[in-house]
Amino acid sequence: MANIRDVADSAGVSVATVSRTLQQPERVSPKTRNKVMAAVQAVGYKPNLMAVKFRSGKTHNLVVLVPTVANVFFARVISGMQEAAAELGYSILLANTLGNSEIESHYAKMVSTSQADGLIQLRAHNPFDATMINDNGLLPMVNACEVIDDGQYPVVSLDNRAAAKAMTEHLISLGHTRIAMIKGPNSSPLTQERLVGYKDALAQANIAFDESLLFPGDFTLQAGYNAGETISHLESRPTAVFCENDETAIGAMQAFKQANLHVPNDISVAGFDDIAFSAFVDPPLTTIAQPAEEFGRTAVTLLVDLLNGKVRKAPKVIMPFELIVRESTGKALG
Amino acid sequence: MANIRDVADSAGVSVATVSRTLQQPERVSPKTRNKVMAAVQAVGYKPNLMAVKFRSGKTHNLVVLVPTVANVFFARVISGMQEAAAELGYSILLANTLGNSEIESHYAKMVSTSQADGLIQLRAHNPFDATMINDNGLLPMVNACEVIDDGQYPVVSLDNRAAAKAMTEHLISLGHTRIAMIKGPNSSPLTQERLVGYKDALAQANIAFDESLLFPGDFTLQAGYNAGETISHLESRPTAVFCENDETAIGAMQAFKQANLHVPNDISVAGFDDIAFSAFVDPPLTTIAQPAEEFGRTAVTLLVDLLNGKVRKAPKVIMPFELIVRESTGKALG
DNA sequence: GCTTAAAATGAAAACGGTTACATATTAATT
DNA sequence: AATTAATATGTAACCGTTTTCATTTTAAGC
Repeated sequence: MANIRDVADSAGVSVATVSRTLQQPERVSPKTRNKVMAAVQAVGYKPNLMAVKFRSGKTHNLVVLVPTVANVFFARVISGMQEAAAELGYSILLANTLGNSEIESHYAKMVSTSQADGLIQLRAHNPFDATMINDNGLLPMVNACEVIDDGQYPVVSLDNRAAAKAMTEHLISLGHTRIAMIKGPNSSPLTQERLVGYKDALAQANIAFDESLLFPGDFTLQAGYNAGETISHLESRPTAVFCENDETAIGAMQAFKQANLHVPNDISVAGFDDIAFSAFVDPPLTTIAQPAEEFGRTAVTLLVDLLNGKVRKAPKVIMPFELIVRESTGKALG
Repeated sequence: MANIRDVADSAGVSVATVSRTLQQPERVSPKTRNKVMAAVQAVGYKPNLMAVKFRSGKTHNLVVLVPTVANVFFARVISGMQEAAAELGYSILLANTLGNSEIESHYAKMVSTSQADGLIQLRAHNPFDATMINDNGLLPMVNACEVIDDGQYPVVSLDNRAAAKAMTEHLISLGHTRIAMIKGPNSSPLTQERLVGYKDALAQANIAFDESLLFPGDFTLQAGYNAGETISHLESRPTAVFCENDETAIGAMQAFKQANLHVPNDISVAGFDDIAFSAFVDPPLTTIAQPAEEFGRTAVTLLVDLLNGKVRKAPKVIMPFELIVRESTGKALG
């Protein structure tokens, strides 16, 4: 494999000149620039980027920790990240952690071991153990989507409370008063925030909060189905169900159908995230849309600013949401 | 940031001894081993892996090119890869290419620029341009799932032809003779192979192949919906539709429902991949299951063997499939 | 206890670039 | 044409490891 010295010899210049030609072409005369470029071609030179990154101390790699890439919402966030990263000259190293803390720390350590410059988390766990903390006691990290906001790190998040409130208000405006909620995992801050928003809307409409209308879930289709089955057989059935994500809602709808309940006539169903499937289920799902790609772009931009010292205090960016009304929610007929 | 020299000084040994203690502990006496370990703790040493990888020439990184991580099938493949990679001491660098050839080559170049040891493709494009080819004219690469089998590279794939034949036979056994097919993108080898399998089954049953029953698609929900709409309004409607993936099938089913066609009474629908959603749509989808995680594990194992020179000729691994019969396919009533 | 082989350690040269600094070349100014 | 400033290039140190080779220490054999 040809190295920079081979190029220098072939071009009849010093290695420094070759390096400069490649890194800062304007600092080299057009004549030698051409000579060097020709030599690069001639010897088939490809820089050893491992050496470059090692020497320069900048890897231009960003680690992204995502609980599961199979989540369609996350996939959109990742696309946005990749777009922004490419523009800024960074590569994304995507870690599909599956909630496995071994995988998480394996990838997170890439920062403390100089393999990546910074880290973005699309999850709520925190903080990392000491082995991955920088000298200054902090990690160059941005938290996105799921946020434990301890004020230490920049965050980009949705106003989950307001969004959940908006959805609940929508259901209330349709005449529903018994509104069930199928939750996400309790460990998720999202779940807590959305629950508060749900309660906000109830309180505002003077509807008493009923603990028995809360059902556990974990963001999967199966969990939605299970909760839906339970709800179907309730003696005093709610007339609407607000699910904390679309997968859960789709699972629940399936359970309702199998119990011969019509959505939305017998029961309204609302989701959260607006994944692609939601427009193609029967009936199409009412949900909350989040600007997923923009989440990703913003997180990357924030992290790069942080790395360049262009950020004073850990900023907090709140992304907008949108209520998408489709056909899974309708007037309360009970 | 403490480096290996700091550790050496603190332990009162040479840097060589520190390096050996960390890399091959058995080559160092227990006494000094303890001294060194203590020093590592004392100074808070974390090896600069960029330097390690640069010097050793082995990155232990594997690049994985995936068209879109949002595809649930790919997500499962990736999980399997990560599992196998972790066991073998490798990291996966996941590239969500979105079919964008700039992103593709950006990540593929990580191999020729010494940032990764090898490459796995979950797509069909090939070959890469000369700038990323090794000295020996080949790239340390494994093709998985979608395969252009030119015999140069190891492949791990499904017998798509046999699987498509099996599904078509299933439909024929239910009495269907007018079976439509909603295809994937023509550029995909998968599509060609599955089409052949479909024709195989028709020929075997002495059913004439009818070109007009082929509908274009691109593996998305929307494409399935569009094709489904077209099919709904056909004067001479087929009684069954075989879709080349589950997303397409789910999109098509939605179109059928909106046209007041009952699945499977009016029209049977079959998919391919067995994604999680398929069990939770109405009706649950008949499909072909692939051992996705095993795909990933196999691809990684194959690549690592290749890197270690443990592989003679480019091997070809065919994974098994399974026909999953659910409720979206039924007897032909036409 | 002496010789010899084996094991442990250290000194220093890589690995392939970047970059500070010194020097040579060219252009600008008078 | 001489002086000075600006630009272009070269020399060599350096980044943090690994690894070869030489040297020292320990263990083994008699």
